[in-house]
Amino acid sequence: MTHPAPSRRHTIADDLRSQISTGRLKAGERLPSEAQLSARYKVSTPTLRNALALLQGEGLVEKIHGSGNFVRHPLRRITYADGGWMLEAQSPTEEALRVTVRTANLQAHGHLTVLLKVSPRSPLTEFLCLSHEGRSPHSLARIYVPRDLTPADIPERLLAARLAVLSPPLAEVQERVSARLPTPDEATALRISSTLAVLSITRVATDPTGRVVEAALLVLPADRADAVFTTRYTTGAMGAER
Amino acid sequence: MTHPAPSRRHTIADDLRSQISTGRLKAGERLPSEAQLSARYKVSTPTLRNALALLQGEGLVEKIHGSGNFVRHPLRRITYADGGWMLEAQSPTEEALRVTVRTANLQAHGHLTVLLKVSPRSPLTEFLCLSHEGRSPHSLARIYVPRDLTPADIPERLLAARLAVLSPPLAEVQERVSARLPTPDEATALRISSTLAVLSITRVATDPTGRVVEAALLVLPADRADAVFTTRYTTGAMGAER
DNA sequence: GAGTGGTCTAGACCACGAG
DNA sequence: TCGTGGTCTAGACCACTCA
Repeated sequence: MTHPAPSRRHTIADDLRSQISTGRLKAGERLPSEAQLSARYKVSTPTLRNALALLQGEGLVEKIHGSGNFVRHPLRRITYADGGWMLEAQSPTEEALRVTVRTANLQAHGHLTVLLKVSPRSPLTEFLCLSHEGRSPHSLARIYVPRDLTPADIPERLLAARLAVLSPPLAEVQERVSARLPTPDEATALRISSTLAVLSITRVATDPTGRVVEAALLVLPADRADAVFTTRYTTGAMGAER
Repeated sequence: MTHPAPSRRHTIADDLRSQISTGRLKAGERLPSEAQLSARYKVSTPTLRNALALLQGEGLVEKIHGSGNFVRHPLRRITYADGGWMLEAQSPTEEALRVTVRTANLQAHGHLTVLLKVSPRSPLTEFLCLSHEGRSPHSLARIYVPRDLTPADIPERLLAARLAVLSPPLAEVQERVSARLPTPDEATALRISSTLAVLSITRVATDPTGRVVEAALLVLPADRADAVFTTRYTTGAMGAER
């Protein structure tokens, strides 16, 4: 056992964590101020803040500058599956996903030219989608479509059920998943700490002619998100469909 | 622009980052000690360490306790695709993936009973795989198979080419991807900081009778890993294969 | 044992949020 | 304005690595 050292911050984090899980601290409740906590645990401010940082990383606590540390509401996990969202164990009081879409026209550049396999400066439409579940931000999506494929109006329920199911039949969808720290913009948009990782999904859809009809850059807070991919093998031994 | 504040640690991190990207600091090279750096930048130790923490999070710097901070070798990205590993842009001096496998017998409990859909205490075989690329740890896998399905000897190249392709034809493979902080054990095994997120992939394979024949828990350092999933739509409009 | 990073202290001062 | 968190300082002491 290489237990590196039950450092003080871990001891404190463990204590607070158990207070949260046993309900002594309830969801939405404000913790005592950092000054009070550091007094109670007899540690210095930085140490106490490190303890809280651990809990933030686990998604148990949300810091709000100027007003305090709060116990987060039990996180309904987001599941990204097969191109759409699912909310886990939908509660009876199912809160709708509000989606804000901002549309913009721009020209392909940099990364986008590669993803969409278009030449630089070719016209694209960007859909910038921010979805909320109740009050809390939920996910962020930037969807790029070649201008000439852009329907006159799809917006609104782009994310609601399933992402941008576009006109031409699709031949292939590739999803690349990685984890990284959010950019400052993403962190503020999703209201997460910039030290909490995000799941980043890059989704590229190709039509039967090989043309890329859509590239979507999705960002989900790591503490709330899963992505699920299912492969079914239909034909005989080992005949993979993907 | 909501530039929160070009705090000192960011200024320092920016400076070091540019020294790395311009080659003034070369891969593998040791940085000056933290004491020297904090003197050079005229900041206190914690501040300097915070700056280094940023670079660690970006995978640019590796700390080794007791010996220093090192510029990481340009990270060959690991791609997990369709149940196997791929190394990106294999260099001519392709370093083999060494895989260490440790086999153990145990009884199902907790999470495993759910994943494998077996009853508690039913016998399982565990393969604990740690793969290295050259000297540096690369990925960690825990693979669980019902005892009666365990081949007498598969080990060794379990991960090498493709994960555990087992005897019975598979009907379905489900992969659940999420990001989280590593457990202390994982952090030391992968030699990453415990503040650097990992991609966690849970892979469940089912045979045509609906029996779960394998559950694999994979852990990959987020700064080096991607997971790619491709869906091909073979039949007419929208007929998804997954 | 010399040198390195790891953790912590006990403050100071600034920036934000709400009344 | 006042209380909150955000950042930083200038040390101290411990733990690890390597010669």
